[in-house]
Amino acid sequence: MLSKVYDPKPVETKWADAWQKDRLFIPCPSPKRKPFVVVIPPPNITGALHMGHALTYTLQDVLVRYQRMLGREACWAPGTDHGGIATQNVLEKALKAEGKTRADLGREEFLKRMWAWYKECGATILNQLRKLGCSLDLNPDNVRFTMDSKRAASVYEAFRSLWAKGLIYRGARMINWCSRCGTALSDIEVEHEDEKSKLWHIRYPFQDGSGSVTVATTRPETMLGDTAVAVHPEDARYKGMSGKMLKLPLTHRSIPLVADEGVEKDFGTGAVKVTPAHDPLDFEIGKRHNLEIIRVISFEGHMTKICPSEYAGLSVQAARKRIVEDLNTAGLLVKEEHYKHSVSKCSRCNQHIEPLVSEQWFVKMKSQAAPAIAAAEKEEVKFYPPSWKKPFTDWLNNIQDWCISRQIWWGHRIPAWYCRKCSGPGLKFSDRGGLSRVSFAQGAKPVVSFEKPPACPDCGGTDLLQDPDVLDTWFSSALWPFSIFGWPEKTKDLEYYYPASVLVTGYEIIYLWVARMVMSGIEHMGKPPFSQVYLHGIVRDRHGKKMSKSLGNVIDPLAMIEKYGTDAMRFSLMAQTLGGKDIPFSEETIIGGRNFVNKLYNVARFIQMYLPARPGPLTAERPDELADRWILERYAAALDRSKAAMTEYDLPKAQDALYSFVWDELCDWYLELAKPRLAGPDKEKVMGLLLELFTGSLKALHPFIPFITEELYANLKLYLDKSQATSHRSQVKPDSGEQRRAGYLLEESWPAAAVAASDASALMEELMGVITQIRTARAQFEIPPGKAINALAASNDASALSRLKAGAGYIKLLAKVENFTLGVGLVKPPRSVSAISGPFNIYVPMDGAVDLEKEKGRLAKELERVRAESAQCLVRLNDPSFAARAPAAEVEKIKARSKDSAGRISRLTIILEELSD
RNA sequence: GCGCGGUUAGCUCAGCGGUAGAGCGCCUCUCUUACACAGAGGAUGCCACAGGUUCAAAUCCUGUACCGCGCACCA
Repeated sequence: MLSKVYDPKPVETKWADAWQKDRLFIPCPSPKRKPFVVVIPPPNITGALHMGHALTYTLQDVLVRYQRMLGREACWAPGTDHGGIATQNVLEKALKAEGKTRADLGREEFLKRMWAWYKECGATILNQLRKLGCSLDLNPDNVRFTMDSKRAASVYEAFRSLWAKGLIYRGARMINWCSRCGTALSDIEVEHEDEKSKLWHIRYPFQDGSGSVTVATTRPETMLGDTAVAVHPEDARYKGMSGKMLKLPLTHRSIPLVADEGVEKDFGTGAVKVTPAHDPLDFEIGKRHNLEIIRVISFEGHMTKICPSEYAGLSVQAARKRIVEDLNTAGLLVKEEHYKHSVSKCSRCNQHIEPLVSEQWFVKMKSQAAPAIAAAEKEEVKFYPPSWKKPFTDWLNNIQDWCISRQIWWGHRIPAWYCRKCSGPGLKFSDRGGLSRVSFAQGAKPVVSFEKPPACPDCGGTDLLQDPDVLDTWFSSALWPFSIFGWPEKTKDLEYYYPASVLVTGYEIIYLWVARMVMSGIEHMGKPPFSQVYLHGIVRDRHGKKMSKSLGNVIDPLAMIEKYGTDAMRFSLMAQTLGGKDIPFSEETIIGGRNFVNKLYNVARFIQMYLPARPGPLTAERPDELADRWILERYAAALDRSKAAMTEYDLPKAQDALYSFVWDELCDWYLELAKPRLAGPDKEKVMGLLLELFTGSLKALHPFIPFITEELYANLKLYLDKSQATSHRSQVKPDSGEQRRAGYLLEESWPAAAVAASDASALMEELMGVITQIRTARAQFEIPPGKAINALAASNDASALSRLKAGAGYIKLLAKVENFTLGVGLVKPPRSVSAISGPFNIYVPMDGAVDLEKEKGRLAKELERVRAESAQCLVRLNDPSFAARAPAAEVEKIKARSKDSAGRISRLTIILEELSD
């Protein structure tokens, strides 16, 4: 006998290995079948998978397995992402622990270590995906990496093509600089956070001694780089002053007062200091007024040498403190106010971002955004939930050029080369404090080439240097939907599988990734990379807080798998991914999943008890009792509901329909009714139906909980008629010589059941109501479940009574009734408990005396309930406008309910009166 | 500042126009040979607030409050 409790671990390991070994997930293009393609969001190789990965990959696996069972050629190609800054930070952290920096190692050695890390971490991640049950073929020949040679070719081609079209350029612009990561960032990699700070009011005196102008700033240290003070041209307070010179405090420079529309009259003093090198707005003002750009903050986050010597070299924080003190001493600090404002932080390391002017590579986005917006508007790319369409198009409508160069080492190096000779002495690479920057002579033009060009096309010089920067990691991610199929090579896969069916990912990367894929798909492939985008939420802790190490609320999916099994975790994740909302997750929700998996295991155990020793198909003849007809109807309904929910990406609903069918109907009712029949003449027919329904449920549940279903099916399928096992692929995919196990559940068809409507449900529900009433009476008077009782049912409705008579067997069985008497006008026996169900009065005689007060209380409460119901009906029926305006069916329904409750009231009243006598 | 969500049982959430639901937790009874990771039964809700639309509102509309989350160059 098998253990009573299911142990998932050996089972899950066994099947995960078998699926991989038999290479069941390797897609094979076939003109006969429509592909179903899911583009995997490649996990960054930054470490182990977290709960968010578990969610997104489970979701995708459910869709892929489901579509595979519907007969589509499912393609879900695995891969990992090099993850740029995030991954480089992992290694830098490790180096720091060794007391080293990346500069100590040098670029070449550092990259060697990064590749070693990729090998280790990449393998770990793939193994974790296998444990998650993902139906990905993880054989090395099928796994992609954003930095492998094929993807490098894709990246180069995309760069070359954009460059050739003039969509890539290099120039000095205001960018976001993270001095901790040592690199520029794009706008979306910057997060904004409210921070308490101060607003300092500083007086700038006029050079001619005619008073002063007071400016307000949150960043006093940048004043050393001020090259103007700006006011609004129509600000009366500063009328006629524009063009006058001001003395810049703490320096020996003087700067002009300029008038600019960009200044907000009503803010602060109406005068703003202008630091073109360190503020985006100031940069714009500077351009309009041709102001000098003085960079006073270095890439390392220190005050530069241009600053007066007492400040040069100080950190930004130290300089701020010192400057405020000095201004105060000089009597130029007018006031200090408490102030809350939003500051920019690096999304990778949470350090303050320094806006500064720097030469970087950019992609022009406006022209690429336009067709992407159109695709969303026309729903060629459709969002689930649809509410994401607006944020998507809004962002694209306001898109800025994309800064794609990063001053790190890990990534695709920018394929641009510079001729030393042509560029002149201005071309030089510098390496300061671990940062590589390059500066160029005016007009130096790079040559775009994947490999080092043999000679400079202009002067024939052979001393060419490659740009030291690498591309933003999202540059390669943006190409993923087609680079995974080998683009720019025109492969068969690319032709068959592009565009994908659906992209599933978290909403937090809708701009970072989704929008860019849509744009580059249209740009390079001529059409959007997928037609549907399913955006899910973020896994949070049970109270909705983001999981973070510092809060200590992180749940490790691998630990949960270890403890409860993958199926249990998948089940509980899928139960909660509704409507793209964030998912509150806690360990206890997994227990629900585990319990269900255990339930299935025990149903199988039950069935196996009655299975003949020698495997072989059971009879296909169906039993035809009420319960049989009823359960078939319920089964068909559950499959329908589940299927309908799947097409709407409502996975919780799809899963729940099957869950409640199995637990609440198949187990709680049908199985119990089947028990005695399994010892009778109907045995084989009942077993046949039970097996059909249960294996069908396993099939339908397989996408959600692949392991337990595969396991149980493997044991039961030997008893199934061959017509019930229908694989899509066995015939399309001939054995490649190797011995391959056949008959996997995952290759079966998703079940179908067509059942004609009948009265079975209504009849069954009537019986269930009576059974529940008797059970309730038993429970209220604490009759032990094992103890048999007698019961009587009385009614004036003869046809109802005959229905009940037909179902008496079920009542006796499920309510544990020994003698069940029924008839018209039966008299309530002394010392009995009463109940009402539909048209029936039910009496349950007790052994001893009945606690009259308890019984009266119980019935009085029921009476009160029915009276309320009746009153509610009457209110509506007495309202003439209800009859006039409500649909006829509704009026009929209420009339029937009213009549029914009136009858119950009188019957209850009589019973209560008799009790009081 | 603009935008988007949320507010329903102790907790986490479904329901989105016709008698308030699930899971977990709680209480009672049962270890009855599928399952105590179970079975049977039970308690628990002014469905955030205020107006409106409707024969009928948790459900639609309009406001308000509180809580989240995006986007945004007001120094």
